[in-house]
Amino acid sequence: MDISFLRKIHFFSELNDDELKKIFSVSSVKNFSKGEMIFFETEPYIGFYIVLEGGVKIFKISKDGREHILYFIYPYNTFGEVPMFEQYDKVSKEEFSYPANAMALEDDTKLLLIRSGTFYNLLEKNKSMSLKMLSGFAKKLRHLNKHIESLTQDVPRRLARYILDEKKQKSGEGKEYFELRMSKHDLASYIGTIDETLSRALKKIQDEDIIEVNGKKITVLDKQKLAKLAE
Amino acid sequence: MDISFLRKIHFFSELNDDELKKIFSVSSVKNFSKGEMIFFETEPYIGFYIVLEGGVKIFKISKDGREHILYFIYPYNTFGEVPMFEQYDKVSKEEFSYPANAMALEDDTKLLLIRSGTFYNLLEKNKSMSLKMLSGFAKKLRHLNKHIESLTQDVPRRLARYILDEKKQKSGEGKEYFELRMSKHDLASYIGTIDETLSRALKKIQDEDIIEVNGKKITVLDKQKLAKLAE
DNA sequence: CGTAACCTTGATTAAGATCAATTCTCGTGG
DNA sequence: CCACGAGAATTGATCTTAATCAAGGTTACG
Repeated sequence: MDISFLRKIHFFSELNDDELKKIFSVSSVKNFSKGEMIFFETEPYIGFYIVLEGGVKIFKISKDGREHILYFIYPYNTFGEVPMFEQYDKVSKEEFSYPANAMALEDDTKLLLIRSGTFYNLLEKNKSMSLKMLSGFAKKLRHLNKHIESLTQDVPRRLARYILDEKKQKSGEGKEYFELRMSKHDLASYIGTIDETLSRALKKIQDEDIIEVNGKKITVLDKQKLAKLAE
Repeated sequence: MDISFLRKIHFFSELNDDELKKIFSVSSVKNFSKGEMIFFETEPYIGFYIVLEGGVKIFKISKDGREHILYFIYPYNTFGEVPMFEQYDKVSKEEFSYPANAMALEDDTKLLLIRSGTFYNLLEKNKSMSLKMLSGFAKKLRHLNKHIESLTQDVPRRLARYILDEKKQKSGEGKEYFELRMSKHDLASYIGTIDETLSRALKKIQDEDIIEVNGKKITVLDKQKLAKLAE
């Protein structure tokens, strides 16, 4: 079996075939269907996941039952790594748990589970791997910083930022439009608002001929104006 | 000179005397007065800082001139490490810059500057250090996650959370009160609101006999109620 | 083609930002 | 030691944004 796809995962990129085989042999591939829970907050920690296909949302539920999405994770990215490293320097072997909930966004979402124990050994042996992980964490930190900054802006601005970011990521594919990878409900939750407000915000910037919305398809008509709106 | 205080810095804790000396010899101690800028966003990256005395705020300025505080940093904690690791796996040697602004909060704020070049060598040699750094990043990530979650709550709730967190950190000192380490303006900016709203929120929970405010001194009168307010 | 999930629209309400004064605090110089 | 003045904090009145409540409309899929 060809497992070289594992090299698409950032911090495995420099491992040799034997090391990849070893990782693959101790990790497990799991399939999830749309809406299926991968783990719950407070559930005991067993390891972190890598998305191979599909998508995942990471979210919290506040006591009044509201959902707040922290991240969307797509292929070759990881989630649930934080407790693994918090654990590392703890003297006491207290139980660690997942800090948030994770749910599959699509049918046939395929994940690789890397169990904590097996991963520590790898880290010990591959100096480059911890640097790669550091770089991954740095990216997440930068992303969260942006997100926090964004949450103090008003909704149309937050939305404009999101669209610009998505557009940037999908650019180079020669397309003038992109498809939302999640439901509008999930997008609303991610930008920190509710369905109705998102709907109105989308309508507003559509009425100003800045974007065109067609179901999940969003076409940017005027990038200048959009950038100005996002500031 | 005794430089064993460096071991209070989390990821230096397991280094031996020689290694500490080496770090100290290549890093520089800098003093800042209240309000003085340490670096500006977009300024070229030279390395990261460790707070030895005093305090620092990390913030962004939005185009309308509003300030948004992302973190407060106090002794033995680091800031500005993110670009160092983003750089690490970049092939092109493009210029890196600080992702936000940093300002000293107090007079005689003392910082240790660790330049990127010198630090890479250390990382190469000390496997344990990158694990420690990973653990530090993990803590920051968890902190930011909480902060994001918090920003979708209303102001009294955000404030209650902040006070509980501060109280927790200062507990064990036998005190029933604690002192705000920053101006109310900075606190307002940190919890994502403005001075007036913070003032009213403080008054509100004071009127409910949950806390007592006296300048920068905050006494928690009813921890139960406060926790309930924070959820 | 029917039903549930998803999305949009309208009317109303509530939270917090804005604008405009005061009041408080504290360091400095007379 | 007191008076002044600047920055910090508070208070009140008003306005804006977005959440809430309540229907409808659309879409996808069995």
